[in-house]
Amino acid sequence: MVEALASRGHRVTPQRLAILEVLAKSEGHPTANQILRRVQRRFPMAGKATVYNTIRLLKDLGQVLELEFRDAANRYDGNMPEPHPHLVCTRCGRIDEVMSPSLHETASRVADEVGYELLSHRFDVYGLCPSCREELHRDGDEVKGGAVVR
Amino acid sequence: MVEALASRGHRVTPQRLAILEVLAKSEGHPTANQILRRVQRRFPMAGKATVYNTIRLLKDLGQVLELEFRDAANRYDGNMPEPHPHLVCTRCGRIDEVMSPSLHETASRVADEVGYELLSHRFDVYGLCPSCREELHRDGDEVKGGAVVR
DNA sequence: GTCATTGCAAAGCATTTGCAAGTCG
DNA sequence: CGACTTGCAAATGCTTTGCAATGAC
Repeated sequence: MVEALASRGHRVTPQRLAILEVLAKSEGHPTANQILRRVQRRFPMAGKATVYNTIRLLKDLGQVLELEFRDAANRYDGNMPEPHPHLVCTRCGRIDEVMSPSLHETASRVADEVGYELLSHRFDVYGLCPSCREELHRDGDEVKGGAVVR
Repeated sequence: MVEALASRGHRVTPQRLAILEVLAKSEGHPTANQILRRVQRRFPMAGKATVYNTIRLLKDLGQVLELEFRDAANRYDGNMPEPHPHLVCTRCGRIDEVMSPSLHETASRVADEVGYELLSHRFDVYGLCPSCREELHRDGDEVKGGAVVR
């Protein structure tokens, strides 16, 4: 990742290094704010613009996958930059992921069908994660039919 | 659609009727603003809050599919409320769609795999629509490698 | 007549931008 | 040194919210 920056003539500043580390070590899919807070543990003066700048840079270099959400902060994945299915819990916001070698092929087929030149794709599955399912069952039945997808 | 409203005790106001019509007649996938402007052709005083309120209502009733975008306005589909693949042109914003009976099944399988209870899903393919492909080819070669997915 | 709905304006929020000060190469 | 980066603050743009006035049932 550092190489991807340096080899294209981008400076490797301490702040950028910190951001790279957070992205590389994150198990989940951190938001820009979460990244900022972790970076600030080492660089208390770090500003959000720097985080956003660096993320955009990495995105453009294909080193980071961005998951956009309108009503929540975007989430970033630095471990699997190639598009893959994500499971998003509509109750707690947790995000899981799965492999799917055939997804790209499917996207490619869909694009061909309508004459598009494929650039990227995204497959999100919204639902209740295992923990939330359990909680809802424990809390009673009146909730059962009320789940709302937003 | 009108039934879906009335039968659940929601009032059928003239403004709502106008919004329903726009959604039902739209070929493409209008934004909230486009809906507002068309509604204002008949109700010049209509406010955006009304459009957003009505859209949310229809969304919750399962009559409208919402496509969220962070860096662009959300788009709405009143003709095929069931999730289906969308093709989004990264250059001009045009949106096309295709059928895919197997998509729901795929989502279901992915959800099961990780223990999620499936609620909804979304499959977007980003690329260059036929018109934009042609334009780019006409304009010369220097653009070829420069397409950026945002 | 009531209460959901409307329309206007103001608020919210993640992200972007402007710009002076700082620093990597 | 010079150009790229940083960090702060202000701006953006879509969507939501507050609230008095209105009108559907």
